[in-house]
Amino acid sequence: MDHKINEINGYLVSIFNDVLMIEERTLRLSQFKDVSIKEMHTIDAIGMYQEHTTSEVAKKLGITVGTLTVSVNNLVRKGYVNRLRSEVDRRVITLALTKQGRLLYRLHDKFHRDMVRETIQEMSEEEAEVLMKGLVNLHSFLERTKEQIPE
Amino acid sequence: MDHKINEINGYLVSIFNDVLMIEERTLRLSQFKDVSIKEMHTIDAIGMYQEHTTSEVAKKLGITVGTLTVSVNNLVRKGYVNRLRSEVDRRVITLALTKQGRLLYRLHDKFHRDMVRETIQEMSEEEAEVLMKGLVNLHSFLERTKEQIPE
DNA sequence: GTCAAATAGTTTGATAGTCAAACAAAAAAG
DNA sequence: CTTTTTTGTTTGACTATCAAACTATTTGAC
Repeated sequence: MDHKINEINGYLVSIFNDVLMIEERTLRLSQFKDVSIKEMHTIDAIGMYQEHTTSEVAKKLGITVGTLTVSVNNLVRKGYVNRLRSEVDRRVITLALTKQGRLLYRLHDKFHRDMVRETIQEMSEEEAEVLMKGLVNLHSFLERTKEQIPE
Repeated sequence: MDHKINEINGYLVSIFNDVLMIEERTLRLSQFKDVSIKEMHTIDAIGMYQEHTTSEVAKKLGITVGTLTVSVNNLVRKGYVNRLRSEVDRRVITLALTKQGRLLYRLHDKFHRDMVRETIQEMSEEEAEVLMKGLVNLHSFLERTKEQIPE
């Protein structure tokens, strides 16, 4: 049992590191050299369709609004994000991707989808279900753990 | 099929973010407030038992030796790591955890082990195997992808 | 044996990412 | 109308990072 725990843990840690490293290198070699992996995740959190406010995106990313403001300053300068002041409540800023930003979003999304497709492609329907069950368990453990820890 | 890919991808992304956030908050609320998540990973890479050189640890973490030197300076100052100059080759530094460092290492390790134990606890032997298979597939996809991208 | 080249690690300058705290503008509450 | 709350921005301090210049030591060539 302990052996299995160590093995699964090792794979998780390794997968985690690999994904980050691959995303980072892929960006650096693409036409989007000027985007860091953190900025990529910000672009991902801003998303393609709905418009999200600064507070919403910061919460989604788990960073403070101040940190996001600084990052968005850079992403606006680089041409990936637009700031739009809400007409309804003029304190509120909604963030949206530019055409460039949407292009990058789709590239990143494709990497993620390919990764998962590759993972499950040789699995049967049942096996894919079990993998999903493992992920659901892990996710629910983490959500419960998160609740127990104050902000 | 596409629906399932999106669902698995969503869980993976969410799990990644949660693990990082929980590790970060847990540290901040523990007796080890002065350790960042990156420093925690450095402590993890230095490890409990064998002694590793600066170069080895930097490679394991995927950072430059210069970056590690700076980080180790802080960890030595904070009392988690010891530098030992090799008697065999006096250019070489081996890194080792202090008593405090080992205590923190075990705390972090416990979080990881609890996380995995919880994930598989209600699974049968076969289901745990399938989960493992999914992780192995994912890992092997990532290793192959990594090879295709130059440093 | 000496000197050049290679190796291991450190330092430094520049930049990004982060938070907390001080701040400004607008909306909501009284 | 003020006061309080909310939303976002700016700033100061610190960590994380790399590349490049640097120091100390070992290895290799002669």
